[in-house]
Amino acid sequence: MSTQKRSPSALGGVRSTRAKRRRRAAGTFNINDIAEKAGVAPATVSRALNGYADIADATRERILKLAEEHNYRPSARARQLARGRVETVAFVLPATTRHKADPFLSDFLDALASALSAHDYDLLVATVADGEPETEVFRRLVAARKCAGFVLTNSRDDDPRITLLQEMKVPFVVYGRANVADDYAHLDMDNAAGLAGMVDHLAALGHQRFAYLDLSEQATFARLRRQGFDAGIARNSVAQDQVAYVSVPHTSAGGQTAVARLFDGGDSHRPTAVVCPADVVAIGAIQALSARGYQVGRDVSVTGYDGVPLGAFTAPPLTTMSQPTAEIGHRLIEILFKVMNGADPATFNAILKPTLVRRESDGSPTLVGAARSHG
Amino acid sequence: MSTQKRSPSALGGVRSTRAKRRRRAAGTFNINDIAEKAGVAPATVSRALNGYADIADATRERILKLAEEHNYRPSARARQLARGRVETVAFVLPATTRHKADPFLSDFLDALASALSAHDYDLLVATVADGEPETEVFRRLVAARKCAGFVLTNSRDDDPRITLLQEMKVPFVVYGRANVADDYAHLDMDNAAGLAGMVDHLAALGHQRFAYLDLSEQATFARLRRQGFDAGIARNSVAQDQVAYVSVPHTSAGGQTAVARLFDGGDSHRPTAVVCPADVVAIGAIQALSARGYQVGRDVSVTGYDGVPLGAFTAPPLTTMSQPTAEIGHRLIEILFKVMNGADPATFNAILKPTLVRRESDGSPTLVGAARSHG
DNA sequence: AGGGTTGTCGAAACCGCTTTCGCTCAAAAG
DNA sequence: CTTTTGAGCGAAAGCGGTTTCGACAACCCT
Repeated sequence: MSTQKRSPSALGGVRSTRAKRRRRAAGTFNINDIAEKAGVAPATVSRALNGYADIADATRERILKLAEEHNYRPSARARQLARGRVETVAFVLPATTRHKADPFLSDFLDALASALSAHDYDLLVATVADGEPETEVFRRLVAARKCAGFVLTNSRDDDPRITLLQEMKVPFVVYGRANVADDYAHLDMDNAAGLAGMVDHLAALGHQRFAYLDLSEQATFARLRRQGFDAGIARNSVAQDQVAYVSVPHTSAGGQTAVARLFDGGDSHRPTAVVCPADVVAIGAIQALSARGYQVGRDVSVTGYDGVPLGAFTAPPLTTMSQPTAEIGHRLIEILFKVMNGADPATFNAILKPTLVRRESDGSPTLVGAARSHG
Repeated sequence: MSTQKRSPSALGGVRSTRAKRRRRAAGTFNINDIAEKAGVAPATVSRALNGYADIADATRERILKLAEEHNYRPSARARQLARGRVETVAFVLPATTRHKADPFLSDFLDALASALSAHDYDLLVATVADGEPETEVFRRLVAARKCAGFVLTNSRDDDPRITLLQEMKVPFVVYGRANVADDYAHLDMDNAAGLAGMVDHLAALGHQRFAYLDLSEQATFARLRRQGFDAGIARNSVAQDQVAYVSVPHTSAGGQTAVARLFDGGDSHRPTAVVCPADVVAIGAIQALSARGYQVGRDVSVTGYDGVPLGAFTAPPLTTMSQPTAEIGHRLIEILFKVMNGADPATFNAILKPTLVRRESDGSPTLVGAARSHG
């Protein structure tokens, strides 16, 4: 029933006369061609190209020149097969961010790919098919030996990908922390410090009434940012009843509805600073506030987190915490290589501090009450 | 001088007693293991897994079950080597967009990867190293037989990548058109129709005084958009002296400086519609206009092009032409497969029409002159 | 019963490369 | 002048698969 191909013997009497010939790739040279032209054995070409010492200088140069002339490079597939290695690292586009137009991805992938290519490794990008469990992709890639390691982002609490990869004993490195034990290699931004720092900044400006647009997302970073915010509130001695929390989805619309909830009710206790744990949310908040006649940065302060490029071009430009995307990518790969070389993953847990990018969406709250320019 | 490795014989008298043993990957199964467990020859396993008809149903099922149990899949590298194929397509991150935070990339790559995986192909993402000529990357990838084809974006007039790939006879498909002869497979948005359509839209709203922020970029799409704009102006019988052209870089800052040039001079002949051939530029323009007290969408109309996600969250939200990123990705791959299977590249030249996404940055110009709400 | 089919499978060659091992021969040593 | 040595290279065995081809039963038909 499931038989699809017939062995050629059943295809009729096409008995070709040319006996042994096999297919050979057309335009490209292989090691035998080079060897023949150089008048040496293939093994010699291989060793010459790989820098073995037992090749006479004259021979080596002849071979190198020939390879150069014909733009010859050993087939990556054949080489890796022979060496029993797989010089590829995979990045599976997180299913959760699908159709979310991640503006960091381009820089991030650029960084991953360039860091990898410094080691002569390649970057494989895969996706999760609709309806397929995310872990299946990892299973497939590993079983077909398509990669030697993985880079993960968007780690969640109790991330099944982490469990699976540990169980399969495949090297990987995570950007961000999941909630499980710290026994895997990871690199993270100090989300908590970032948000606490933002509160410091706003408190120094004089703010005493805050709103925090808590991400309803089930992600570790969301929890940590919230914790950082709380810590900032505490260490700046802001009264607890001066802080409003609104839970929002991780979208611009989230920022807008939060503003509606916070500012459309009674006038009392409106926050002077709206702290958003994500730029997209902040952008929505700014828009909703502007629409209500507030001049953001003067009447109300709004801050973001992430440093998305377009934050520089909102009106007003967004004050935020930014993360060095390219550096993160490079460091992840460095860590991954150490793990692939046998280092204990649990020893890698670097934390990078984000930096405050002050633009114009924040300011001193002294003018509050002078709001509503028109509308 | 360049000798780095010594052949082990020179390493001293470590003469190991275990004679023939070679390295074998540790945890994973190979076809021989499965064959052994099934009590058949490796060739039988291979044919069973590949759906050949000359395998007894009982045998096939036994093998399939075993493979399933051990999560066995043939090594992609070995298989492709044996078959003489390379089931990988490469996408080289365009050096020109580096650090530009392309928000479309995530959806685009997602589409490419998922379309490819439907054919059991992989997506390889590479970058151009600093200072390296872009074509070198393609040369390398081809020479090392790391991919069977390429997807190109950001095509430029007289694109050297296209010339090179044609010359090397490597299949590829281009998103966008370059200026050279149409003898390669490509897919493009109808940039001209898009901009002409935008002019139609604005003219229908009543606009008669236009500004066009022409992209100073040397890209084909920039030229085509300009042409489309001109065509729209002509077919809507707008007087030529009612149209101002400003050449700007493809950035938000470009939009801002253009507005300064257009609106900071004498009051006469200010445009009622500012047509931008890119959303980023439009966003800069909106910001500059807002800063000058104009209410965009009422006092002045601003339109973009591209459909960047954040355009929905500017203040006001941006009216633009949007392109179906995911569909583009899928169709590119379909075309590429046809080309890889021998179809004539020149026969592929599909054009997709963009669709108008009307938001709030445009409107009827009736209120012009009532501008400057404050400032 | 004998010869021709079929249906199943295994042996072997090969894909393009790496690496071990041992051979050869000239130079150095005795 | 022999022996040792070591530099330089080739033969061959793999890596993990695929595919051709032929072998060998078991079946079918006179």
